[in-house]
Amino acid sequence: MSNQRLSIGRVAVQTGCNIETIRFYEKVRLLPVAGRTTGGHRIYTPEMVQRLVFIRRSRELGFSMDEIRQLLSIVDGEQVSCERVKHIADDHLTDIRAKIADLRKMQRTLLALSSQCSGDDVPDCPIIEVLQGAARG
Amino acid sequence: MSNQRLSIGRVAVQTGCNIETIRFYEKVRLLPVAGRTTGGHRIYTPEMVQRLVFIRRSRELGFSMDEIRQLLSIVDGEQVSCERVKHIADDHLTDIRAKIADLRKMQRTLLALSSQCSGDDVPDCPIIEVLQGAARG
DNA sequence: ACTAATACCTGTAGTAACTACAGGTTCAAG
DNA sequence: CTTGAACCTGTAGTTACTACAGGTATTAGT
Repeated sequence: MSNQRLSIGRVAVQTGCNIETIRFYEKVRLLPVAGRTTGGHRIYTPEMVQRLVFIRRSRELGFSMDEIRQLLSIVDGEQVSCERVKHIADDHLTDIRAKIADLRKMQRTLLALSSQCSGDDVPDCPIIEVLQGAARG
Repeated sequence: MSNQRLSIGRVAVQTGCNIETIRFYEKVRLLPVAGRTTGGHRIYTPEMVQRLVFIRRSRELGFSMDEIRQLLSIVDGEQVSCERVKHIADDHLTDIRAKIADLRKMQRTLLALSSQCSGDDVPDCPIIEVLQGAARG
């Protein structure tokens, strides 16, 4: 099945990545260097496309390029270690939880401030006052 | 009260910003160009320190530099418009909500995957399978 | 007054994960 | 065989900083 040869443009459409991103992933070695036509255009096999899908899905789950590199090295290895994969995923979940907590804290503070703010075109604004150093609410 | 003159190092300690960040804010015009000693060292007035605190608090609430610039221009204007401030804050709240929603979606998916993953040192890993394109579970 | 340590200066480059060109070449269709 | 779309490389821009390198100013102590 590997004899299908796709141009970068078709791969971009198939995967939903854009062309620059595909070239970028090659440059930073998330993707192997693609084959070429005699004229120098990249050609992709279905395996490459699958690898790109893997990268894209991982990004959608918020994995960093570095984490993806680790996941790919596991996939590329002799055998997949569920243990190591789970470890990366669980670390990432911890990060996500921390980010959500930070955002919720911001959200609570801002909601409190915004609710105190009349929104009229008046000079005194509780939001500004807090930012300028008044006691926290 | 403006005759206190602080070095950048003292300002950094007082505000919890680091020195490079303070210089960076000057460079990108969030802070006005600071006064100088004859030797060229920056000197800060309490007003400058307050402005820096404003910036730092805004950053802690997740406002972008661009949003902070808008907030500062309101503060610097003839009169503070509560309406405009509330608008910026409410837009920012919308962003925060969207980010939280994205993160929660990632979290749900990853939790589902991770719970299916034994974590043993076995070759088959449901996380990898999903990333590689298997049907979602 | 002199010295040494510390603080400060400018300017550049690096981070993450792309995106957006500019200026040129190749491919595919008619 | 021509034209237009697709592709190529390489560089610079984005956000919000941080981390130097290599040099100068200030301050504390004697």
